[in-house]
Amino acid sequence: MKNIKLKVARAEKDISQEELAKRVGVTRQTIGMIEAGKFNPSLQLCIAICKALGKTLNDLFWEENDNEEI
Amino acid sequence: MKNIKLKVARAEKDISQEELAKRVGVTRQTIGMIEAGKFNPSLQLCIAICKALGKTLNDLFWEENDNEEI
DNA sequence: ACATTATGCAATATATACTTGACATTATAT
DNA sequence: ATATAATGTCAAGTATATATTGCATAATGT
Repeated sequence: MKNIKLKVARAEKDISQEELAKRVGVTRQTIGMIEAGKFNPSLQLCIAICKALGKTLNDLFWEENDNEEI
Repeated sequence: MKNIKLKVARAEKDISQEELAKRVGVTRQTIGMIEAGKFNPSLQLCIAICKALGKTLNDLFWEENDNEEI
């Protein structure tokens, strides 16, 4: 599914996909596809993105949905 | 680097690498290499491991080290 | 209206996660 | 001493993340 949290975190920092891509060492397309939910990034890339945006893995990549008690 | 937190979380649940591997749908070798720090798992695999062990991404895969102020 | 920046979306190519199968080591149990 | 379970590791194969290039479009600025 789409990663809205990432898109929002990037908007908060006011940086483009291209700028974020440069900072974490991947291409613009890779960032675009992660935001679009088109694939499954590696852990190290997720960590690099989090650090670039001042967030944690749970902030950007953890869904609290189906593993919570009601 | 080695993922000691994962090894500990697995020990707390008292399940083998093989049992965890079966629950998350990968092979025993994959779990072994993640614990040994030999590679860079995908996000979806990390999430599956966390759910199988009742932990979050930050619990098992986030290092607070170099992004902290002194 | 035109230029520029940001984003979306393909096709093909390459690097690497992950599998499979096999063998070795360690620990525990009988 | 022997059997079994858990783990480490290696080589070869397959699947997929990521790169590269290119084109299209929307938004913003001049």
